[in-house]
Amino acid sequence: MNYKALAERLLPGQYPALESYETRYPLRNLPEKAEVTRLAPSPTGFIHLGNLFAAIANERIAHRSGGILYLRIEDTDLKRKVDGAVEAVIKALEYFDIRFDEGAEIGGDETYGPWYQRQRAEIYRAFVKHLIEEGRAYPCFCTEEELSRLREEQTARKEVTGYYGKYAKCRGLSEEEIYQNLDAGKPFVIRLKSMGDPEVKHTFHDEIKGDITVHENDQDVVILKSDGIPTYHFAHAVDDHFMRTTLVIRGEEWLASLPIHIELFGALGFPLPRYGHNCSLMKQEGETRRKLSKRKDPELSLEFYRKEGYHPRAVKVYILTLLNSNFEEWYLKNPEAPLEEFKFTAAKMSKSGTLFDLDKLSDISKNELAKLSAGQMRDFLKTWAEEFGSEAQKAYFSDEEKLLGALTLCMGIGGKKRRKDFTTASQAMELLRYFFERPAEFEPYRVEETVKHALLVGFLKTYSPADDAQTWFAKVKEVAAENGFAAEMKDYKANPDAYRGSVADVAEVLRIATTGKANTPDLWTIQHILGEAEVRARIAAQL
RNA sequence: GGCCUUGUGGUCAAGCGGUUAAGACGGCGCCCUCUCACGGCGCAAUCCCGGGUUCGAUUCCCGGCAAGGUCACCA
Repeated sequence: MNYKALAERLLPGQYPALESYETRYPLRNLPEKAEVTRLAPSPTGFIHLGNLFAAIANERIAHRSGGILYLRIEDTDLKRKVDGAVEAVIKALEYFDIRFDEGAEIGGDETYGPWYQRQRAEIYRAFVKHLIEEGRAYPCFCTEEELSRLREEQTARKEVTGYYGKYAKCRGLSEEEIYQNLDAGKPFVIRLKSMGDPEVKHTFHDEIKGDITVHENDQDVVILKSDGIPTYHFAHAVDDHFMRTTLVIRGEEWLASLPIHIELFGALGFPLPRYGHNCSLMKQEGETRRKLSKRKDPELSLEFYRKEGYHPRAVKVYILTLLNSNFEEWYLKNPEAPLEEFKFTAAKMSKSGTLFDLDKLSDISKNELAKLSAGQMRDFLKTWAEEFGSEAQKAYFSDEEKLLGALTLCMGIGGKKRRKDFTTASQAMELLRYFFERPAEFEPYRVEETVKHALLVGFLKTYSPADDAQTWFAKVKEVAAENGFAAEMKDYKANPDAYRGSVADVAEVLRIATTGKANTPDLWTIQHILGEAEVRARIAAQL
């Protein structure tokens, strides 16, 4: 068969010499151990936690080694394209402090671009043509129906499905048959003529999983689709070679196609990059666990975390603890250190599927939020409120002094008793509510109406905004005693039957009356921030 | 179903021939306390199963089993 002529017929035209690509995309001039890694999403615009996983791993490995992280867009499938997706990806990752050195919409060094695969059609075709000329690729005219029938037959016979060996019908087409099909105008794809033997096993070193066994590929996979665009597999080989990727960190769903990629790199004469296949995030569902899915699990969307108001650092810390098993220990010892100082390694990445644990994330969030100063907290909340808060919440930020006071108090900022009972911006805003809005709902008073009335009246009678905390509390005790409550906790505990309750119960009544809530930080301080008029008004309203 | 990967408390996990089998989250209890919270102390809970190898296996080997992934002109 005249492969040269066939190649010309299939992909007519003059393509640059193959070697010219090697000079056009020269080896990168980087320090010896520098890694070049990439993120290669399809432009659906939806980035989820799984993407963030891979993104953080790739980013850490590249930047810790003094290398490059780039963004490539895998837009070979038109169905996946969504407008503005690339910008959305960049923005979402930026929120977590992940910055690309080069790539789509990034700017920087353009040497290795373009970064949209659709714009790289010429390179792919040049190499496909080359493979045809060498007899390593051939046209296939099988229709979708034929292919799915083949699959059904193979399944019925319990054979391995796919286009391979004796089932690779078009592989055996004669020169004459090929040209007949071509003359008839039949659409075709280009398939790799596989030389592998699936019986032959090799051990392959995966940077994350360690040594694994892979079988040789024998599938005549499609490398160029009928629209002239390559499949993922082929684009991966060409792009990662010419973009000079050194380490491919990707999800373990790709492990199964590793044999294909190994053969493709070999056929093209490219050295193989190193690979690390990371496990996926799972979710418990009944008895079993499954991969998190973007349709069913809102917590998979990065947008979920922004909207709830999780601090980006918290999400990042959580992912880092899942990603590198020794990170948590390091972080416990170095709570203030920049995350960049942690020695992230692919080898320490988890090998098995990890269950996503919202409780753990919450715990980390609490601790991260507890590290913020009052000013940082204000900025964080303000940014959140501007996008997701109610109008009333946005108004909290107009009275700077009161806000800082309320914040400092109800979060215990600066004190040794810092509160950690809120995990997100939206919860933090809730904590602030009674400072700025009169309570609309009241938790139930646990005393009789007449008792409540007496207590509130008693309090109002002695209340003076000039009192310091001790005086204030002494007065509360007096009111308690006057109404049959134990002024001292010890007395109450020693003889509970002698009293209606303790001073704690009295404090609760006052607390509910002024804030609507049974549980708040120090009541005296709250009243102090609210001011006399407001305190009196709120309590009077409860009489 | 074939192939690949993975199996240590409820979760994330350290350990990888001899350990009282770390730690964190969660749960429970106690202390502190005007409530909540914070903090402190403590408790319960784990080596998938069966065979080997070995003086000794969570650790090594074999075989099961289970879970996950994958078998497209999608990535």
